[in-house]
Amino acid sequence: MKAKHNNNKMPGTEISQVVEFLKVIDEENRLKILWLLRKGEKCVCEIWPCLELAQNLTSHHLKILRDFGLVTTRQEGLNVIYSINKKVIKENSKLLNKYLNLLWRVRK
Amino acid sequence: MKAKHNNNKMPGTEISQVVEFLKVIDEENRLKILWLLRKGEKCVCEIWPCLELAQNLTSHHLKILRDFGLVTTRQEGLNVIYSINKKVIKENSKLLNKYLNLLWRVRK
DNA sequence: ATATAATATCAATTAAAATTGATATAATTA
DNA sequence: TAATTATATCAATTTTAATTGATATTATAT
Repeated sequence: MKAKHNNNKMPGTEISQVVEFLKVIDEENRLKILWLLRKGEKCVCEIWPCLELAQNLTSHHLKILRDFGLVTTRQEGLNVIYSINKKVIKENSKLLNKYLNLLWRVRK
Repeated sequence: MKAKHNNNKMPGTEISQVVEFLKVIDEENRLKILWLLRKGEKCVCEIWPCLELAQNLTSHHLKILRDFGLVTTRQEGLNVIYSINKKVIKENSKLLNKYLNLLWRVRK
């Protein structure tokens, strides 16, 4: 039988990483933006009317997502087009999920 | 072949639920508390020295966790003993994970 | 070169959450 | 009953994040 490796350590560094990610996604509008982008790229002018959010405020939230790497951008003429960065979302989601699973799956 | 049911809807209500959960767990000390409790119950007097957090502040964070149902308490003499509520953690984690998975697993 | 449209930035304000210090409550013991 | 211990609450302060309104930047078209 294969030895399980020790999943019980969750060193400070990893908790901090999880928290950083949580702080980026814990805002309803930012979650909605990610949700909007899940099927494909969208330019800002499509995003903000969808959210019923001011243009500049949408820019602000987009910046937070972008700074963390959850979305990427490219310019197309006047428009800036945002895409979801699945790799980064996947990595961080997996780390978060690993952590949460350890909370409820652990045997006494 | 079994028909997949439609997982692409993430109505507002569910997003709100996810956000509520995120807002509870997006704080480093609260995550650490959950981590401390994962192996079994602990009284407050064991928790706060572990976190190097003031007693009253620890109480404050415990209250937030408790109000959301992530932890439960029982009194034993002078001590109040906190336990993790695996059921609630599990349910909310699953909802969150479902949402995050849809972000990066979705095909264009 | 000027005007326009899309997006980003900035300073100021507001709102929400964390922290602190002091005090209250509740259970226990002397 | 009075003193002690563990925990919780409360008001005040500080910190952090969201929002607003105004303006700057950048790309394009006239």
